[in-house]
Amino acid sequence: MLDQRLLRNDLDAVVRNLARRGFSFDSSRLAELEEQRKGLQVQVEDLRNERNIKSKSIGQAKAQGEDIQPLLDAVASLGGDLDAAEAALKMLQAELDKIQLELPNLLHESVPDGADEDANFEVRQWGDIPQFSFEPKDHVDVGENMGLLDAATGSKISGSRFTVMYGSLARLHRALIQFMLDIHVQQHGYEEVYVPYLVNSTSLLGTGQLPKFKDDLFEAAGEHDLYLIPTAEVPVTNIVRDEILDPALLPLRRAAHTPCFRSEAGSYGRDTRGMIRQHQFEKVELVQLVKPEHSYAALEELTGHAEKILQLLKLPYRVMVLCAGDIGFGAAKTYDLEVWLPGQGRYREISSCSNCEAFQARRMQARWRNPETGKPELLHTLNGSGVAAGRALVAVLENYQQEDGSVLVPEVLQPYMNGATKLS
RNA sequence: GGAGAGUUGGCUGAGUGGUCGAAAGCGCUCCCCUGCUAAGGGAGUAUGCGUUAAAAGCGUAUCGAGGGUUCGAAUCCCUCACUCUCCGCCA
Repeated sequence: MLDQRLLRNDLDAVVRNLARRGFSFDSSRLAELEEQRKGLQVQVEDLRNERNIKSKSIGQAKAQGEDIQPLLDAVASLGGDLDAAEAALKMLQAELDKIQLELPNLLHESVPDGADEDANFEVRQWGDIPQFSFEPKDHVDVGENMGLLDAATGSKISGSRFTVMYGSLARLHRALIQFMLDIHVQQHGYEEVYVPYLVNSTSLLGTGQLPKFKDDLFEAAGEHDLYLIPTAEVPVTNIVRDEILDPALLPLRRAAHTPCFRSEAGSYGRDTRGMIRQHQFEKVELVQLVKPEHSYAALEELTGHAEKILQLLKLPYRVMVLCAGDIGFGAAKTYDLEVWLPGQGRYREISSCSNCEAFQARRMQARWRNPETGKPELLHTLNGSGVAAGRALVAVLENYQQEDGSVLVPEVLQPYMNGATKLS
C-alpha cells in the first residue's frame, strides 16, 4: 500500500511514478472517492459523537432517578441516520481499499526506464564463462543420461512441471540447501527460521500476493483459509506483522529454507523443459527488516550475500537492476542475479533481491519504535533468494558437466556430499 | 474427532449493561527526597483512523475476529479463530 497522505496530497506524482511501470489507473475516480470518504467519515464520526454524548446523559439521568423518556425520544432518529451513513462509508471504504490494495509500489528514482526485461540494466558480472572442449548439454540431458533426473515420473505422479531426482543428484540438491543456509547463518549474520508452508490470506495480503495475484497461488481445498507459500518471504516477513519492534533488534536478518509452490498461470509453454520453471521448488530466502534510512544499504548488502553463494560455487553470473516495466508489484527496487547456463548459452534468473521500502510494512503494520520521536514508525522490508536451489542445481549440472557425461561436485559442496567429488 | 475451560494494555490481573481506554500491581520514563545503597513520594506511560500542509488539540474506533440486541456493550446473544486440559487417533 502507498502512503495515504501522498495519495491525497500529491496524487499526480503517484500517477507519474506508476506510469513508469506501465501501470495506469483511474486516478480521478480515486480522488473522487477520497473526497466522498472524507465527508462521509466526518459525518459518521460526528453522529457517533452525538450519540455517545446523549447516551451518556441518559445513563447519568437514570442514575439520579430522573425521567429518561424525553432523552430517549431525542435520540430516536439518530440511529437510522447513523446506520445509513455507516453503511455508505463501509461501501465506499471497500471500494477505496480495492483500488489501493492493487496499486503497485512506487519506484525508487534509481530504477531505469524500460518496458520489459530487455531493458534491464547490467550492473556487474562475475566469473568467466566456461569454455567447453565439447558441446555442453542442458541439465535435462545431463541429469537424465546419468539416470538421476526423471521428468516422466514426476509427471506420472503429479503432472507437468514436477520432477523426480534420485541418488546423488537428490543429495546434491540437499547439499546446496544446507550449504547456503550455513553460509548465511554463520557468515552473514542471519537467524535461521523454520516457518509454515501453508499461510492464511491475511499474510498473503500483507506481503502483497493478495488480492491481485490469487491465480499464481495454490489454495488448499476445503474450509480452510490456507494457501501454499509461493516464497518464504510470505511467512518470514509476516512474523513481524502487527508488531512494534525494539530498535535494538534492528536490522533483523532471517533466513529460511522452504519449498515454494507456484501455479505458473500465464506461463504456459515457457520453460517447459527441465527444472527451470516448476510448480514446486526449494529456495533459501533472506529477509531483512531495517530502519528506513538503512534500506538501500541493506539491499546492496543482501544482494551481496546472495552473490557470495554463486561465487563460492564458482558459478558465473551477472547482476541486473530491473527496469521500471519488469520490476515486481511490491518492490521499489530489485536486483536479479542471473547465472550462466552453458546448456542454454544464456544467463537465467537465479535470485531476485528487492527493497519493498514501507509497502509491505504498511499493509502488515510492521513497525519499530523510533526513540527520537517515541512513536511507532513503519519498517522497511527486504527479501531476496539466497539462492533458488532448483536453479542452482541446474547451474551446477550445466557448468560442472564433463565430456564423459559425469558431473563434478563443486568443492564447497563436497563436505556436504560425504566427500564425493563427482556425480555419475 | 469428542468433552471442558479460556482469550482484557509491555506483563500479571480486576471488571456481568451507563460516568470504562479500562482498577490494582509489576515494568518503563521523568521529577522529588534520601551521605551511598536499599527504601520512599509525585507525575507520566496503548494503537489505528479522521480533522491539519504538518503538529498540538479534538473526535472516532479498538478489551481474540465478525455479526446481533440496546439510547448505550469489555459485560448479553450468535458465528468463527486461536490457546489450554482430558479422551481418541496419529508422523
